Amino acid sequence: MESNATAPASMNSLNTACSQCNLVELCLPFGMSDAELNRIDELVGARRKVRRQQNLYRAGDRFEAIYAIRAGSFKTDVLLEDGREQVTGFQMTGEMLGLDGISGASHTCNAVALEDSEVCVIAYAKLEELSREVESLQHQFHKVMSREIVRDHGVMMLLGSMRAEERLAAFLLNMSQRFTARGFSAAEFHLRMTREEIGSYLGLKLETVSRAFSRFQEEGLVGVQQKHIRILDSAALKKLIQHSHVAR
Amino acid sequence: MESNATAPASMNSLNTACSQCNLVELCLPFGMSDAELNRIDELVGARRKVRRQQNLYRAGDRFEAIYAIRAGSFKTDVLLEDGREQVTGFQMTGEMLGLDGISGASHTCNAVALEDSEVCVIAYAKLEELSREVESLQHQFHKVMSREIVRDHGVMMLLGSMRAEERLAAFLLNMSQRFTARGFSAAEFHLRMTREEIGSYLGLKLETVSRAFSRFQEEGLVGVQQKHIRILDSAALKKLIQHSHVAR
DNA sequence: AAGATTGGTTGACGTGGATCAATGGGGGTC
DNA sequence: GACCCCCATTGATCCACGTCAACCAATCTT
Repeated sequence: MESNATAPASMNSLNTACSQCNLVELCLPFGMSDAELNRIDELVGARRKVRRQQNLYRAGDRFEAIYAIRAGSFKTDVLLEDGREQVTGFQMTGEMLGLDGISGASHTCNAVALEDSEVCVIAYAKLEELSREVESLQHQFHKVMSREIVRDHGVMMLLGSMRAEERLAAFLLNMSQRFTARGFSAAEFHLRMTREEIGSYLGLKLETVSRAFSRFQEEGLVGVQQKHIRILDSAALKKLIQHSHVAR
Repeated sequence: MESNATAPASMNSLNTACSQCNLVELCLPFGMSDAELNRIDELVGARRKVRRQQNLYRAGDRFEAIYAIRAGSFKTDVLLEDGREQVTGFQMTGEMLGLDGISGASHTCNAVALEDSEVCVIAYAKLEELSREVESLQHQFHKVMSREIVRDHGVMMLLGSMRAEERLAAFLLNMSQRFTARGFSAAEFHLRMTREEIGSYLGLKLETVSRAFSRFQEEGLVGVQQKHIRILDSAALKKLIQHSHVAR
């Protein structure tokens, strides 16, 4: 499975260079000089493969590193004592995982791979050290954290004041936009998560998610075939979110 | 209104020294040497008073500074085009505002004072500069951002998988805990926000919030008199959150 | 390829919280 | 101190979504 057997260690460390990675502009968007990029190559100590359904980390695990997704996708969730799960986010290539851990000594949520995946391991101590020296890295890192806060506010808006179909529409448009940013089709994509996980994320039961999908299909807004989605009328989906008749 | 008229400028800048502020351990918790604290005094350029109902900043305002609350309290909210409001948080003394702005050029939410309040203005450029030099400040700042992310996940849990009474119980316990951290009574406090604002935060209508309060009162869990709250049985409130019969 | 397991769809019905509406109480203003 | 406006409470009714349940499709297992 791995090509490591044939590759010497030095080869491997060359592979982990951010400056050589085709995800740089997702991971560390714009504004880094070549000199800065070279410094940053020290950041990623190793890569780590995580198989589908396995945890990258769990709530309670000692916090030591954050992770950049190199391939694949993940969900993060928090669990209540009585077993209730809340999915707090879905992450795809180029996105960061583990920021929750910085606040304390350990992680506060679980990160689970939705498919066989690979992450870049960024030792947190190293990141703080380097970002004291490389201004653009510091700035970039702050932006990443802040963007996560803004994203969370959007989810609160979803959960707190939107109806089931609006939530699903917002979710689909968000996924579409993120696939686009990665060079995939905006109109056609494959969801890696189950209806139940979507439901948990959107604060709905899986049956409600399924029914909303069916209604969208009936109305010609999307084509749905299991996890394969085609956006047929994104304008209508956008409208759905904005002009809600309900004044909640 | 202001005592500025009688105080020379130097007096004023002395007042803004973090090292002299009795909120240091809330704002910049533990682990700073005196030398570090002295460097940090440069951080707060000015103070700003904000009257009840007035905005500290609005969504779309150019982002330049973050704010530490010196006195009073705030809410932050995001608005949808159709007028729907989602309160994303309530902030009290020692807590930070404006972190959402770092991700872009402008703020993404509104911050409104719930009572006459005062904030310390922290120029963001200055903060980045100083935190490159003062390691403990850098670390502290990262923790503050991460803590906000963790808090947001808690709110998602609330909104996504708890029932009305559980949400209110969680809200009350959270308020109680934060009042305690500020040296106030854990059992008796005054809410600065309306039922409608609580409802928006919790994803409920104001009537539902009011009814939940009444039910708690009937059952002897809390004493409610308008905005004045007495926690009578915090153990029961905690139980309510954990052992929910509903397996959502 | 048969069987088992997991995930998705659909229907019938129940309910928690929204909506609509009326009344009451505090706190601010003049 | 009288008025007003905002806020809170409470009741009656409605409905969006949850619950329970049956069935089907896809994928995995051997």
